[in-house]
Amino acid sequence: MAATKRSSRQTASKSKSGTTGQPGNAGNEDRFLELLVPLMSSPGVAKNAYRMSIFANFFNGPIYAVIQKRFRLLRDELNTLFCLAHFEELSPRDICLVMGRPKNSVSRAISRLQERDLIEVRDDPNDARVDILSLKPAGHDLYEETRRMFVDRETQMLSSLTNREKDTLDRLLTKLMNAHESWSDLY
Amino acid sequence: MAATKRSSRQTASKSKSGTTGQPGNAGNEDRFLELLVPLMSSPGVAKNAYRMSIFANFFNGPIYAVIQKRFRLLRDELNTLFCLAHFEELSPRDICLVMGRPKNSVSRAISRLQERDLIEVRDDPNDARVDILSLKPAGHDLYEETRRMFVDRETQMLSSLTNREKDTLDRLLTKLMNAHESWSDLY
DNA sequence: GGTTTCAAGTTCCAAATGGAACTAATAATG
DNA sequence: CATTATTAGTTCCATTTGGAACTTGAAACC
Repeated sequence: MAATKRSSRQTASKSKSGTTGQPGNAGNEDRFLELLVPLMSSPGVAKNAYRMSIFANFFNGPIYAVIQKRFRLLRDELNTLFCLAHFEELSPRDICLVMGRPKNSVSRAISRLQERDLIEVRDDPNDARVDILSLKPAGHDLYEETRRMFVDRETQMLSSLTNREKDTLDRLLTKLMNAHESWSDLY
Repeated sequence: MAATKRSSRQTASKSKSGTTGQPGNAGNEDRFLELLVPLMSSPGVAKNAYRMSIFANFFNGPIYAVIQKRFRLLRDELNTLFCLAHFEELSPRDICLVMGRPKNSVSRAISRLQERDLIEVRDDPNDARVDILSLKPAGHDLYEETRRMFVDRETQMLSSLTNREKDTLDRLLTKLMNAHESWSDLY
């Protein structure tokens, strides 16, 4: 069992020590696949869901970190701006629903956005329990600044796929989302 | 603009009030797509990455909640058990690398697993900085108990796809993971 | 071999997070 | 129409989280 580890470690350190001629963190990169491939080939593993999660982690994580530092916007604040940028008006609940986030987190995000005058909150005349949210111009501008980062990162992360494959992925995801009845409950 | 909201809200509440004959949260379900489809049809949106994130949220979120309550295991503790269940020995860094998680979070997870006697930690004889982690039998048992939950939820969430489509998804994800060089940096 | 650089893990601490209980308002029921 | 159940959103607070600084050990460089 020590042998298992030994050999894999040496593979990684060999490439790191320069054999491949690559700069930077080539060792990391080799190691990543060296670990992931066996993990995802094991029977009894939810490999598709796991890899989508890993993709999502690496997609969102670094962008959230940058946006948080540069614009002082947290995850749910960004989610909220995003939703509002595409609908004239939404309720907090709508945002929970579509993003799969807890309502207290969304509530807090809304307060902060409102404080910063990025969104407007008013009452639904038909139901006094419901808030109607809409973006203010400053919110639109801020969203537009962040939007590009996500698009660019997606382009980068999907760049290994052909256009045809991207379309296929799109189609599969559409199908999955259309069948959300069985999994999209608020939790 | 009030009209936009009005009509969509009414669609949701109509189905909720019984026209569809569905039980439970049929209103939510209609509303989910009603919101998501336009969001993902807008130009300039990272729709594939977003939908994978949404999928991952709804995949992981509810399971983490249950596992945290039932087994007192946090996200990174579970990640760590999962990795160790498939390799005899790994370092903390390996786990950070493959899961895309910060090293202090993984470090904390390891301490807690060790306290609970679920894993063993010893020194790498070749490098005193490095820890070598391995699962103890209790850790294996606990992992096995949680594994099934993930597999079941994946089965459920992918049930709308045909076997052929699942294979296609597998192939696309494999391709994406193989091209991780451009996005899997530790952050 | 002394000095500098880098890497693995840990600790510290301020901040984010989310479950649960709560308030207020509407809908359902008899 | 009074009572009960349900829903939207907020508040409370204990817990989780992760950036940054730190410690220790190993390479790299001269």
